[in-house]
Amino acid sequence: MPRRRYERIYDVVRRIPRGRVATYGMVAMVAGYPRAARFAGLALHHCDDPTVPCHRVVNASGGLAPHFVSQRARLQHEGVTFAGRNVSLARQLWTPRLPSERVAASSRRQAAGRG
DNA sequence: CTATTGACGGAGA
DNA sequence: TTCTCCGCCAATA
Repeated sequence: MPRRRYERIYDVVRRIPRGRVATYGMVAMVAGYPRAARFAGLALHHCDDPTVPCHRVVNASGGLAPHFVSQRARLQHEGVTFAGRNVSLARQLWTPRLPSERVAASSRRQAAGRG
């Protein structure tokens, strides 16, 4: 039975779709810990829950985790492309849908309607 | 209880 | 451009 310690982090990581990646800082921020990228790293380091796609989390430069041997293979298996050692972040960085974005989209719709 | 340790990231020198 | 400093917070000694 996996531990339930870094649940807020793991919840966010579980939302990253196949073929996309997210950064530690991003995951931490969405999980409610802005500026705590290290915390996300710590959580994934301690992650023993197979339902958490921890291979989809990379650092801000697209670099992979130092001891996570199968990470690259798993990402490539999902269609993630690389630029040298790093993930091509600009291409496949996950863009989470935040509650505020839904509001903004709704507003834009109304604005468009009003012309 | 305190100090230290990280799969990090941005700002300043 | 490369390097250093500090914030963040759970786990561990």
